[in-house]
Amino acid sequence: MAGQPATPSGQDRLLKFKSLERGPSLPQEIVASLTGALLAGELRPGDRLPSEQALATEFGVARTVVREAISQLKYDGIVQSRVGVGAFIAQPQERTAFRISPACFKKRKELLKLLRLRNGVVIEAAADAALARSNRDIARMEAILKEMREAIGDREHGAERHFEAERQLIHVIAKVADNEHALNFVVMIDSQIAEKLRSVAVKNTKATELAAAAIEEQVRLVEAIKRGDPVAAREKARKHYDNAAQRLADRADLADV
Amino acid sequence: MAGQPATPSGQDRLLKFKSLERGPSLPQEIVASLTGALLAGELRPGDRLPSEQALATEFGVARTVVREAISQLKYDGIVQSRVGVGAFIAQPQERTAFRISPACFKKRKELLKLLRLRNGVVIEAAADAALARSNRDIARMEAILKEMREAIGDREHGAERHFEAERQLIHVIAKVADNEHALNFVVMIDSQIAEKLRSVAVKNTKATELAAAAIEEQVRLVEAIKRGDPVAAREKARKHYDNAAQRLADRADLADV
DNA sequence: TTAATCAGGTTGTCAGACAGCCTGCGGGCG
DNA sequence: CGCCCGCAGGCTGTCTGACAACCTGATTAA
Repeated sequence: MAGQPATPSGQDRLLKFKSLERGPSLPQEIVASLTGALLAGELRPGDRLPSEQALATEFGVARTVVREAISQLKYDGIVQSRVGVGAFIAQPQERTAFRISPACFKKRKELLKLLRLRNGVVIEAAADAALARSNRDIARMEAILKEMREAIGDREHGAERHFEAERQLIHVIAKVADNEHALNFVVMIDSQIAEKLRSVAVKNTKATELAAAAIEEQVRLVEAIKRGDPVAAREKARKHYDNAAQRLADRADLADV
Repeated sequence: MAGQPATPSGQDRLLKFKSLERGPSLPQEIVASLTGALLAGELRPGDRLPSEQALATEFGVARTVVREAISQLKYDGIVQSRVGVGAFIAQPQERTAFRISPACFKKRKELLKLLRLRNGVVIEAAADAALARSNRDIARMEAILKEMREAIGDREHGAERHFEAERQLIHVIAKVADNEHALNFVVMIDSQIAEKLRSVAVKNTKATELAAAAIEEQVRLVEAIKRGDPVAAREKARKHYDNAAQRLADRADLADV
């Protein structure tokens, strides 16, 4: 039976967690199914998972596939397993990783929350950057601002360029703040947002008057960093990034839940 | 050969990445070895990993073990694989998860950066909490403050109780701010720190005068939240958590790198 | 020279096996 | 009757071998 079609015979029977439709890899789908059950409250901390064998049968896959899925969940501290006993859903405070569920990009409210999380980090990073900036850093930031201004005139790719420049500025700020953890975090969240919402964000900046206002906000922010004024940097950063988040969330065509 | 001792015959030969000593699970060790190579710059974005077979031979394990390790790295977006081609180190902006390396708890500077990252989130959460708090929330926070005060008198477990109460307050603030992402994030970081540094932190609060000052800072924070004053909440939160981070990092017996 | 073909390597999945560990049950002993 | 020991069964962790689908690069044919 090796190499049989991965959508096996018994697939139309009722599955406990969720059916697999083929597309992404099988372990991935099982992870999604299990985390879904967790989110839905069908699986709660302390619960024991079915045995790997049972899950394999239920999902209609080989045990190795189930093991890969569970190994990913273990890596995040979502489940813990004990030899000879079984695998258990861990307590929330046992988690060792932070990751963004795709659901964040479905609802306007969720997206806003995600952006507010990111903003908290960026705002403090801006203050740190104001204390640690070098002339070279300032030059780099001003080059980014210049790129933004030039982008306004570019009718074709202007919005795209503006969008990228805004991201660049955030990354530079996090880098200047000299905090790799913050940098990693911001880059991670920002990339995910960019990937899922690039088109919306670009449409967003098409409104030139919005872009001009956004640039002005960022100019003030860079000025504060240049002055070495952490209090002002925080204030300007909060002003800009809160506005930007609001603008993006307002525009994003998401469910209003 | 099934079930043979997992430290196989050829294990004393030179390994490219790092030798396995047995202890944690084999996939875990391989993940550590690979991420170590990544950190050390021996593996860079775009590089191709050796084939699963080759890695299995090199590490002296079965291919399934290597697959589990790689599947974890794929889950984090650190590695991407293409059927028939191989597995590649992804670009940093492709990461989909944020996790804390154990190295953070080795160096004072790293720990401080981690705390500053957390603080950014907590500070903004405090402001949000000031806008969203209910009477019930306030009552909960004040109960926590009361617990802190009482803990001061407890010579035996006082420090421990104080430590837990401080964590509680952070979690409540994040919860009241009504931002699950921020809550998840803060809980994750905080639990990791608590796990690794509990003893140091407890010793830290043993100095009663420090604890009293810390409580006073947190009283002011809760008052600001109670007043519904986000600006003050931010300010008080920053004051307390920056101080707390500094105190902890100063005390923690870490390398001064 | 260019296009078709093929061989080898690689990932993804499947199947079966065994060691070591743990739990719970039942029987024997005090 | 109660307690302890031992055993059977189930579970995870690891190993082995196999095959399908796929891609790359070289060889061959037109």
